[in-house]
Amino acid sequence: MKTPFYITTPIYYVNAQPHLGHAYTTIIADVARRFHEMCDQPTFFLTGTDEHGDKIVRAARREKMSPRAYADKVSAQFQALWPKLNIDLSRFIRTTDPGHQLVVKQILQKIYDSGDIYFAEYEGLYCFGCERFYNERELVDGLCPDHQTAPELIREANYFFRMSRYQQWLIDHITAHPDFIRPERYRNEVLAFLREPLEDLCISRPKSRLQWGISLPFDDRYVTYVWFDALINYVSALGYPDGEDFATFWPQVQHIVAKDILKPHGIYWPIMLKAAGIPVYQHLNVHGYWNIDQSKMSKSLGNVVDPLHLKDIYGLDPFRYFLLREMNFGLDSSFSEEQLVARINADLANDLGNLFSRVTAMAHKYHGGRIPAPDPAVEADLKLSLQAEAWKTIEAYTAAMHEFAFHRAVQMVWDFISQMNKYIDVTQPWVLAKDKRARPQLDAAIYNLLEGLRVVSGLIYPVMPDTAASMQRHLGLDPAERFYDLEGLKAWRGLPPGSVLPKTVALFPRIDWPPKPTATAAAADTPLAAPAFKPQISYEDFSLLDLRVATVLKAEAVPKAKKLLKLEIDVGERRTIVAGIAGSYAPEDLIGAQIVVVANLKPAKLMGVLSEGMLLAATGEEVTALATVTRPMPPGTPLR
RNA sequence: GGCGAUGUAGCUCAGUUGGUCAGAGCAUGCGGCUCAUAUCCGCAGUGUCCGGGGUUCAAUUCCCUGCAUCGCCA
Repeated sequence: MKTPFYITTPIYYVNAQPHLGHAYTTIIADVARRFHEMCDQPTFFLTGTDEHGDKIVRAARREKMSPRAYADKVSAQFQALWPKLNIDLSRFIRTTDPGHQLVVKQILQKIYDSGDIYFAEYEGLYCFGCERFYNERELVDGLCPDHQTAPELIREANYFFRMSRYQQWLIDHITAHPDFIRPERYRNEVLAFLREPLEDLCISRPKSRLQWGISLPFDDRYVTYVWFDALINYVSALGYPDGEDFATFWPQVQHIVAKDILKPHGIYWPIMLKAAGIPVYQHLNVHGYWNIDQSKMSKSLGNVVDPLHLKDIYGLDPFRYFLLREMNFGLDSSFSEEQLVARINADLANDLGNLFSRVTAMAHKYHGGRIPAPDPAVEADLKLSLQAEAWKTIEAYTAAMHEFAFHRAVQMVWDFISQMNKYIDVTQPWVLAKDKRARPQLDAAIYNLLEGLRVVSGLIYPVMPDTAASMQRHLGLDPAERFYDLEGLKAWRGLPPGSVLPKTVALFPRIDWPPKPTATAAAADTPLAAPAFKPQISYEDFSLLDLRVATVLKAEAVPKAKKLLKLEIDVGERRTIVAGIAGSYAPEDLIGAQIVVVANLKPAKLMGVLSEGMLLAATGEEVTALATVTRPMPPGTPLR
């Protein structure tokens, strides 16, 4: 059996909804898994959710839910997303799974027994509002920055993991295995960090402060905190210590993380494994961040532009292609709709899609829709074979994929696509088709192009599985036949001459950019009914508005008017304004409220009452909500 | 505040150990083809390789420093 391949994403913390970053990490894991499937290796692909901790307790409280119910809700959102991104998981783990909790306890006990966990007391400045310790630098004038209260000096005892004992071992391991952490920049970062003495890691919280966690097996008064709970999912998911999957897939494991959690995965986790007597992982693959360029996103989806929604507009495969092609693995990249469309048009529609279209169209036109049989002698004499180029492409692609250099792997495929476009230009099949004596040349040219497309269809499978299958069908093959198998792709002349090609298709339609308003509104198919955005204005335009905080002094209904209230306000001076908010606010509820008004709007009479300004409010279908400020401000304070 | 990373053509970025390394794609301009989703092919540019020092016969590439951006930690 070939070497197994086990790939993980971090388990995502359920204090936030899934976003582009989560999607990217999980998509590249899916791509890596599919690639190793091409290599005929057994694969296991794990992702999941991290659900314990005080942040979850607080988020749950805000939504008036139990931590469990809250975690269930957000975890379900993650689980629901992956199939929509064509992500093919082996297992979705949750840190609240009983099996996981058991393994966490087993490993904690094992390390405790071997003496690498100890109990210690310390004191620090604690804010009861935030439920956390602060150090003096974080305080503002000695006060908690959130609560403006003085933190209290309290003593607390906790359990600590003796990481320092393994510092030198880790340095040696990283030095001996140069690609243990990759790309290299992150390896260097970890080594730089390890030049300083490693502090022991606090791994518990007393239950007086936090109950939403896994109890320590050796002290029931505590729960374990963050890293022992979270990182252990990578082994618990396989059924450590005796599970069959653990025996098969560990330690053939590669982790994928974003750069923000380099330290826990590059330092804590290998040391935890070492201390627990478990072999360490093969590679830690670290990627960068997506910076979202709001200015280059169309506003067709309303005011919130969620990159994940773009897959519904432009298609999942193009979306996956863009993420893989655009980000240089390890570095930050920028994301915008404009760039996405540019990639789709240039790479997918013009290069690949048009190549596929022109080749299959010629096969129909010149060969009646049947795959021609090339004469090997003619092929060799006139150097018409694309086999060498295909072979080089597969080699370079494979090497890049093994290194997690996805952008380079994809580029290799597109280099080959470009070679095929040139090949058509040079061989000029439309000229050959006019000359009966050139028939063998034409057969060889079209066959080689079709065969090249077969290779391309296999190579794009990890990134664009649906498109790959579609190309296969249109080459007259059955996608169910593991067409992406790497050995099969290397074997030239995989297409049987004489077989029938289905009607040709346009794989990727070109996209108009910027979008035509009517077209996008229909395509967006979005429940958000926010009105279209107004044209851009300059800051100077904006500064013409005189927006002020005002306090409501008196409020009463305007006689005979259903919606109008007459307000006496203080905007630094006393004024009267009229507002159409009677449907949503009772006059008595507004007394003392702070609102935002346009103070330099030309006065107007409404139902006979002079209004000297206008208040700001969000006007919905049913209700209206007043704009206000989040803390009391003196009346007349300008807004900008 | 400490540690680290990044800063190269209008845009997005390649540049493995210092000496044809000043590049690619997109965008722009011009030319060619017609099989193809007005697609493809060819040609043409533009750059204080972030600023300032230093090492060297020679630095985008090494060292120091400043600025900007990002991440981690505090």
